[in-house]
Amino acid sequence: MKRKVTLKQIARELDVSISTVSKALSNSKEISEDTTQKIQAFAKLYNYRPNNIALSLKNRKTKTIGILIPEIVHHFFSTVIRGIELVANQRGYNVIVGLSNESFTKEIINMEMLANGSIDGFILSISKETLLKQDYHHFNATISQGMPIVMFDRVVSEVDCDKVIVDDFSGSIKAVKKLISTGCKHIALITTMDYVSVGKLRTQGYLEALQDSKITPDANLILKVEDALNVEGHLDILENEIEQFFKSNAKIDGVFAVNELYAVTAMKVARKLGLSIPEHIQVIGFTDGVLSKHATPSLTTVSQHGQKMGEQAAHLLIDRLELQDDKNDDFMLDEEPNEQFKTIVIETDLIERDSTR
Amino acid sequence: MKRKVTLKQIARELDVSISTVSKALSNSKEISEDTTQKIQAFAKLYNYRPNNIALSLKNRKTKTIGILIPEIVHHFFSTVIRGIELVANQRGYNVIVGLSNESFTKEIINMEMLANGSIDGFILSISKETLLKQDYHHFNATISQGMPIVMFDRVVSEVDCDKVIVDDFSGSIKAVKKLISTGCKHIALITTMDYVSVGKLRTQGYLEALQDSKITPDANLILKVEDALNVEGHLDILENEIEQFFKSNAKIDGVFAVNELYAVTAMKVARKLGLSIPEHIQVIGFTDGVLSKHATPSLTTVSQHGQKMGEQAAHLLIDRLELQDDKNDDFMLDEEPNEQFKTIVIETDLIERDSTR
DNA sequence: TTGTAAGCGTTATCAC
DNA sequence: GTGATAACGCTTACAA
Repeated sequence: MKRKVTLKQIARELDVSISTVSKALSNSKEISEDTTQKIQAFAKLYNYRPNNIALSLKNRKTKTIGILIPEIVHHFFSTVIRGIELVANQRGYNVIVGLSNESFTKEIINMEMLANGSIDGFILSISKETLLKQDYHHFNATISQGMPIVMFDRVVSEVDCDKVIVDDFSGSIKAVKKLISTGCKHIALITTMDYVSVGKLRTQGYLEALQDSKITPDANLILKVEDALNVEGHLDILENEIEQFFKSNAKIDGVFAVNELYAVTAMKVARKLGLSIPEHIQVIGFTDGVLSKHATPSLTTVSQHGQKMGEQAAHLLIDRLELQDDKNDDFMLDEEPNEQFKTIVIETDLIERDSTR
Repeated sequence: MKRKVTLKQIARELDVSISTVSKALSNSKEISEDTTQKIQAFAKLYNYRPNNIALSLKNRKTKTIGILIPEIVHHFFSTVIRGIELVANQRGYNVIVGLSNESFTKEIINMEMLANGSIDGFILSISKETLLKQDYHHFNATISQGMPIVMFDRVVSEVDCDKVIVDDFSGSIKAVKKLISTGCKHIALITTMDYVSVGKLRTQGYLEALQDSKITPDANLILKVEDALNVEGHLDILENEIEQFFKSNAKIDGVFAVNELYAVTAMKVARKLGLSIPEHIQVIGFTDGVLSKHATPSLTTVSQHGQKMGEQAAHLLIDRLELQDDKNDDFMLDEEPNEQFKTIVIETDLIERDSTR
């Protein structure tokens, strides 16, 4: 087992100074052709690679991005990570992942763990508990320490930073209008509680689309599901809730669900009740994941383009990081005049499959 | 924007030496009650946190684990990550993620990027291309540099390290025996090409189960799919292949597929051909993911317990890392006598749902 | 009880 | 051309 070789060792071995080695390896023209050759050969032979940690300490930057998401076993989030990782690597960055598991406390712990030098900036999506508490001090604290944050999907206006969001509002409008145009008269909405920002926006889109088409929204046609994904048997609960909902609203002929799972479950329940899709009921979901593609019938969905969101978020963050560098090279005003934070909106697409006509 | 405060700054501010501050903060009894109080109060006020990078450099360990997987948008792998992250955090470690995207080159690049000081050890699953090339020098090189590796799921005997695998062989036996016991006479196998180790093992399990029950395997009943997941339209190709397969083997009354996707697709094709499940054909898949749970009918599967695999892998790696520490404290033999590498086998469970009788 | 100094692996500045 | 030195932030013998 040969330990990693360092400049020091090379220097000792070749009987030159550490700085000579360092310079030779970076092809400095200060060093003679001869020694450079010798040193580079030796370094290659022993497979020398500069130690990242030492570089990070020296440069006060780690070239790594911290990702903090509520959950990883989730098609959308893993898609976003893929996007982030892709451009991060392209631009010479690594990616370190923390999971909040939808918990406020774990979110804070994770942020503190990473903010102490391990990373240069965050890309994150807020946990549900945090959204519910509406306590965002940890984000603002991190930012005011000079660590940039880019938020995606679950964002919040109380924090001033770059953001990447999906156009939930108009995505929902597209979906509902599709249902209307194919003849649905009584369109139900299956959504989450309001504190999840995206749920709220998708609900608003639903309402807007109805009103646009002169259809009066009916509160009975809206089912707000209290999601408790971690609870054992939540699936059965969801199924029962939707079944009751369908039974007490026999006229429903279209369903717009704010996520895949709700949509697929709605189809399952409908089938159980002897209603066929798309003949009796048409269904559209939000989020284009594995379920949508492979459900029976395959599900028409609003695609969120998670990978693209991740890519954009990574570019946003890295751009800001490298911009910071430039500023430090020049003179550094203590008062930042007016920081311009961007919000990128990713357009959604309606992917038509077999659950609609 | 207040920059992160360092020991140096505290020292200057309080007019003591850096080491006094360091000791006071670690509650060393060398320092007087008084100064300790003063320093701790100040540190708290300015929210001092030691810089991870500096610590890493000093301790020559980063307390972070590198995960290297072929793909993240994949239920099984994200489940494993969740397990790793869980115990890593419990034991004070962070997790950095690299994606090989099933590519040999990206696997190597990623390993080199991380092995230069950024992490203390790897947990990884081998990319398909690497498996195909059978070139494992990068793993062995990393290990011989003193960086431990734990492999999971896609492992290989050519590399000497800790491993966590699923009992593919007996999992498959369970599945096929279930089919036999519920009356299937002509059980088909849908599998991958042999170079993917798990595909091979699952195939062997299938054969074993048949022979155990005195059924002569029929080569015509085995479909080896060349997976090209990245190719546009691979789904249609898969569907066609399976359709042809079914058409030319009309007597098939049971299907064992080595993954979810193949199983679900088989069900889809069967339905298309007017065969009902489980009446005409029973289906069992491997890997218990989202698809299995929500398919119609819901799919009977062999559960891989990805999260558990992740947890075990993390324990294995961290145990070894901390064991290394102890050895360094004592005297250090250059010749490790006979390193004992463990292979943990995770048992599978057959989860019975509606695609079998 | 407190401070000095070395060291972790690098790079950059400045002398020689 | 080459080398000594300081610095990044921290811990820890060892002095004082």
